[in-house]
Parts: sequence; C-alpha cells; structure tokens
Amino acid sequence: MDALSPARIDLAPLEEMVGYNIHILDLLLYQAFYERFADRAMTPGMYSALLAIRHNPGIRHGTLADALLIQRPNMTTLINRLDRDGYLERRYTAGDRRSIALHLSAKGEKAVDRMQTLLQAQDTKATAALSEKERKTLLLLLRKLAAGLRQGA
Amino acid sequence: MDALSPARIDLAPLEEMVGYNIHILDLLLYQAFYERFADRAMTPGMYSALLAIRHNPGIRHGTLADALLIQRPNMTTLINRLDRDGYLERRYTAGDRRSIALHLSAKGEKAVDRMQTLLQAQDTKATAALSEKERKTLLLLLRKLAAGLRQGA
DNA sequence: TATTGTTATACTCTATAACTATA
DNA sequence: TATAGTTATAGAGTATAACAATA
Repeated sequence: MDALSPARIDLAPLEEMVGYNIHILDLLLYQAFYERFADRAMTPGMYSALLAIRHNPGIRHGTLADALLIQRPNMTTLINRLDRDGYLERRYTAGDRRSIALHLSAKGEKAVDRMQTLLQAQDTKATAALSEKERKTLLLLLRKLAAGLRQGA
Repeated sequence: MDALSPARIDLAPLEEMVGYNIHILDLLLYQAFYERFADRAMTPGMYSALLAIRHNPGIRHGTLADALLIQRPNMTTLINRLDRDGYLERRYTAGDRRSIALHLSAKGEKAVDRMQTLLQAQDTKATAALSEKERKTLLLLLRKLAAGLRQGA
C-alpha cells in the first residue's frame, strides 16, 4: 500500500452518469455469469440467439441481428458456431431463395430448456441485492430507457 | 420481407432478465456516445480514467484498475496511450519505487474540463426517455445492484 | 515470498467494406 | 438498383501467464 495513493476512491462524477453505471454493471454481470458457467460452452450471445429463435421460429438472420443489436456479419459468425455445434438448422425458404429461416434442432431445444432455468436462477441471484419490487422497477426503467434509445435518441 | 419470418419479435423471456437489459443498454449507450463523439479521439475508458485520476490525484495503476474493473495489463495499455498523448504524468514515488503516482497534465485537466460538460449533456440526452425522478431512481438501483455484486454475489 | 507494473499473447466482440446470389 | 447473407479484415476490450524490479 502506498500512503500517497488514495485508499478510497472518489468516483462521484462518474457515478452520476447512467452510462458509466450501466457499463460497470454489464462487466460485473458478465463476471458473475462466467463464474457460474465456467466451462464457457455457451456464451450469453449464443444463448440469447437460441432463445430468440425458439420464440420466433423461422426468423431470418437480419431480423435477429437487428433485435439483438448484433451486426449482420457478426450474426453470421454466431449462427455458424451454433450450426456447427448442432443447435439449429438453416432452412432455405421457397419464396425468397436469398433468405434463410432459422429453427432450433432437437439438441437446441434441449439446450435452451436446460439453460433457461439455470440462467433465470443466475439472474435472480445476481440481483439479490434488490427487493422484488426494486427489481421490477429496475426492469421497467431499463426497458423504457432502451425503447427511447432504439427509436433514435 | 419474408412472410414466413416473424415481423415483430418476441423476446419476452430475455426481457425479464436484468442482465440482458443491462447488456442491450450498454450497447445502445455506446452507440449514442460514438454518434456524438464521432472523431473517437477519446474512448469512454480513457475518459473514465482521466476523470478518476483528477478526483484522486496520485492514484496508482492497480487501485485505478480495480475501481474501473479493468485488468492491470489492460490498464497499462490505457495509461500508455494517455501518457503518449500527453494527458497525464507518471511520477515515481520516493517511498516505494515500484509504484507510480498518476497525475493529470495541464492538457489532461483541460481535456477533462471540456469533455465533462459534453458528456454530462450526452448522458442527460440519452436518458431523456426518463423523468428526472425516474432517472434518480434508476441511478440508485444501479448503484445498489453494483455494490451488491462487487462485494461478492 | 509477495507486490507493482509490465510484456506477450489470445480470444471475443464489434465495425466496415466488399463480395455473391438473388430479387 | 436493392436486399440477404457472407467473407475478409481491422480494431477495441478483455483475460491469463510470465517476467523484472522492488519490497
């Protein structure tokens, strides 16, 4: 310990910014995620994509990319990995032969089933510092903020 | 548009998770940040470091890294960039010759002055979807959640 | 033996331009 | 000419191991 270096740090101006707090929380929640899912067989991004495909079978690459805020080239990479690992199928549609409909495979369905329970438990555990009411308020405010930003700040 | 692909996407299970919403917001806020500061002369990380150093002059690398959740090797890279660009000084302390005290240069002080106003305005603008009361509630909940996670979830 | 800062390295995520095949 | 998906590529962020200097 260096006596000249402040022991307790003053981050006051940063902590008044929503953006800073969101970023720190994103890092903390990723850490918590990986502490539990240490094998890293599936990343949060992979899981989000699988869950979105399950609830929207036949969704196309581009639509999925827009929804999850992932660039299309990066979505291709993500889908390639999930395809290679056998979690989904690309079905070429009859109407427009450019577009591809995404569907979960049996393995994908099973993987989502298994992970969904674990992940919801993890999310609940990670937010244990909040009461149930606070958690709901937080979700409401986060979604409201996101909606405002999505439609052009 | 492919009629077989859902036009409106159902992300219900994801949107119930705090972690997902935080991640999406982090992406959206970074986008908003870069739309305004398109030149990218300074990244949010660089700015956060400068601001923290200003409010905690003489802080050491490691302490700063811990506070901002940046790994020490990556903090070295960040500090190198800020040093090269003349925003700060590394002062070797007399007591412990391993440790380095970080201080802003005159250029660094000036840069922080200029950016702080812009960034706070940007943060306010990005959160315009919320009322002032909602914004305060959100900040409170975010900090509470972060504190809980930092001291071990 | 432990700590501070560093180097080297690798992996993920993100972003942009350019390509193909279809429309 | 525009669109869907792809390829290639570059950059930033993040993570771990190992090192030198110092304690």
